[in-house]
Amino acid sequence: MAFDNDSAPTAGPPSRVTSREVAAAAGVHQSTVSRALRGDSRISEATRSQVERAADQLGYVPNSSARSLRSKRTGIVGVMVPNIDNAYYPQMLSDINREFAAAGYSMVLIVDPPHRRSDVSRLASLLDASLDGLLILSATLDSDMPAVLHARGVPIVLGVRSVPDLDVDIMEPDNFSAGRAAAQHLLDLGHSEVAAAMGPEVTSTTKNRLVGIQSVLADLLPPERILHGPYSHEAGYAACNRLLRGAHAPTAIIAGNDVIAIGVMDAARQLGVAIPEELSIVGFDDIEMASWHSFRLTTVDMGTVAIAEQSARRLVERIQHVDSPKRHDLFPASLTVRGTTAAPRIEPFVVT
Amino acid sequence: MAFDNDSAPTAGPPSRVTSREVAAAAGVHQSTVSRALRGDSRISEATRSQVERAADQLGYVPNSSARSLRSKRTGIVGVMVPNIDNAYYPQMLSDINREFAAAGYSMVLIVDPPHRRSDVSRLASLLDASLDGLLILSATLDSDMPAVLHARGVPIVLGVRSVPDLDVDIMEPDNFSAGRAAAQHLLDLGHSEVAAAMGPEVTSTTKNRLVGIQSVLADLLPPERILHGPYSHEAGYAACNRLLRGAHAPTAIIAGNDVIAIGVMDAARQLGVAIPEELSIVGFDDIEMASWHSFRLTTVDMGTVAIAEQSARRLVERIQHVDSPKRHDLFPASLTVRGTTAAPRIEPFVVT
DNA sequence: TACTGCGATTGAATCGAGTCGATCAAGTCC
DNA sequence: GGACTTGATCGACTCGATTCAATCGCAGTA
Repeated sequence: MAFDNDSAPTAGPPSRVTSREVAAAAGVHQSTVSRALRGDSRISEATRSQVERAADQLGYVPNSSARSLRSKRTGIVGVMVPNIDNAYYPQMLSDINREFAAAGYSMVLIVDPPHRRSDVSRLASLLDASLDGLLILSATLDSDMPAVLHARGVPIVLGVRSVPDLDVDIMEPDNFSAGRAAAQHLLDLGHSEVAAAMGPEVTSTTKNRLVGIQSVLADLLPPERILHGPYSHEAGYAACNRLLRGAHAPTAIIAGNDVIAIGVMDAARQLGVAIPEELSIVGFDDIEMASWHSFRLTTVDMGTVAIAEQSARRLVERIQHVDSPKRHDLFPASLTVRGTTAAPRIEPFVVT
Repeated sequence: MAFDNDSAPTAGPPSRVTSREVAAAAGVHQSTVSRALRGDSRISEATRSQVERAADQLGYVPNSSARSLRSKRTGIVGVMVPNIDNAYYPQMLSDINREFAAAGYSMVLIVDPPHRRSDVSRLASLLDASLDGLLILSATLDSDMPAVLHARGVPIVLGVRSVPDLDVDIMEPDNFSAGRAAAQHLLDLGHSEVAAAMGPEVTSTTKNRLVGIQSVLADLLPPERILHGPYSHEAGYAACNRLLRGAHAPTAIIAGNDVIAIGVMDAARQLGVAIPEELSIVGFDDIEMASWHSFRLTTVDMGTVAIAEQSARRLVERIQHVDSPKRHDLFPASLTVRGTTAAPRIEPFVVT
């Protein structure tokens, strides 16, 4: 038949193939197809291979909506982040994505706008059973959404974040110790005029880092030299300008994270302030960029890679065992000294 | 009834509420609930409000799997990117996400591993009707996946990428003109020893930029001074080291994109080469970082923001009108001159 | 032969919302 | 007052895969 091309192998069938059609092709019942393809032990090897042959000859792919409706699992997890155009989250997302992909889950990105809080229309999309679980990396404390979702039975893991009185898994860095480490480093170098350009005040991350810092520096870091702002390059840039132009310019600035730190560095360079001779800078997170030669930033590694990977894995476990006891893990932080910190320059007139 | 707390308003119902239960509560039929909540004009205002009251009293949220099964739409789109830990894609994703969110779509991230090509197991997850459409930002030419998906009827938009002989929407930057612009800028400054540290050779982006560059520079850019590598900081760093240590050190380097350019810059600085006095550098994309004071990179703005926004919008349109004629849009590129380019230093012995 | 045991397969109900067609009540017209 | 339009709601079926319960067929046994 020269004109017989209705089974052309190149172009897949335009309309979707269902298990019923596969059944017809294989000469069995539709339910047998379902069982055969899912590896049910009751199906004989002979029919299984016959069904499989028919299935991939027709290019059969099980419809995920139908499957989800029946099985109550979608194979999709949500990952909630405050933003994605800064360097920090994309790097985490990369690791997280790898873990979820390996476990067979797809990942939907939920970027929460900082305004509007537990807005119902947004919640709806999280409550419609389309997500098997949710990994929350947002760091603001001012939302009751985790509680609402948790009450609805949505498996939740908090990464890089802590919410009191909520019975969910939490995997956070040891922000207190990290703050201490950064501060101690500056203290050891002999700094006595320190300032801080931190992240948003409502953040548990910021709070804990600050408590750690203050526990070491005490009076060396007076409240008026603690600035708050978003975790952005711009914020660091602005903060540095304010701090260096003030009456008592600090000899060291602790930045809320590496992105802020780089903003601080840029501002300092533009003002002609030598780093680290005239100004020491410490960041947090140790993002990739921090090690670039242009920055060589001294920073505190918060174990972010481990947190990313493990919180993703934990969510997968949590989905499978909803009721096992929740865990609260604290990841250790460690100082990485590079080129942006040094002893403060001794002013000429102080020397004999 | 002191112990009657089975309708506690704080804790939502643990098991999911269905439209049938809402119907029972409102004293109507399930189908009426469906119609009322979807705004069907045949339902009277009285019953509609009654149903709505019952619905949000019970905390009803329509099950998305059931809806998708029936309506054949999931409200989820896929966005395919080659990586996410470089700066370029996250920035695009941010804009893309905003557009999709505004249009009511959720976004799943598909990060394609550069190895394994049109691997069936991965395709399955794209063919199971769980995605309403796919936005492809991957730039490699060596995959037949777009064609396979397109044959299956999955709406596709290619952003930042071009595939010949495929009837889909394409929104790409004018790479040829961008290449010309970068090259012309260096030529105008008087450079005659130019090198290039480009992206992967198989990429349409790379190819077209290079053709544009060569159309201007011709012999001034000999083939042996054209290097290829991934779009990474590391690659730029390595390339620069190789180029500057070679016999004929170039006076200018064109980098495949800004991330590579920054790698080049870092290596040059480490070697003690002054920028732009001893080495000019041009990048592509004009990512945010390029304008930071530490870099002040001269680069070619590829209209990436516009591409991101418009390709997302286009996909939404395409999903709604599958058969309208496809469009191939070319976005203009424009040179942004900052601090990394200048006339080559005239060697002392050349001057009289 | 009749009957049990057991593996393999089929039937049919189900998940929850969407939708066509039928039904029913109220209002309109001659 | 009966035929007829209009508006509102209900019934039943559908989407496609999963799964419990029932059935079929064949080998083994008394």
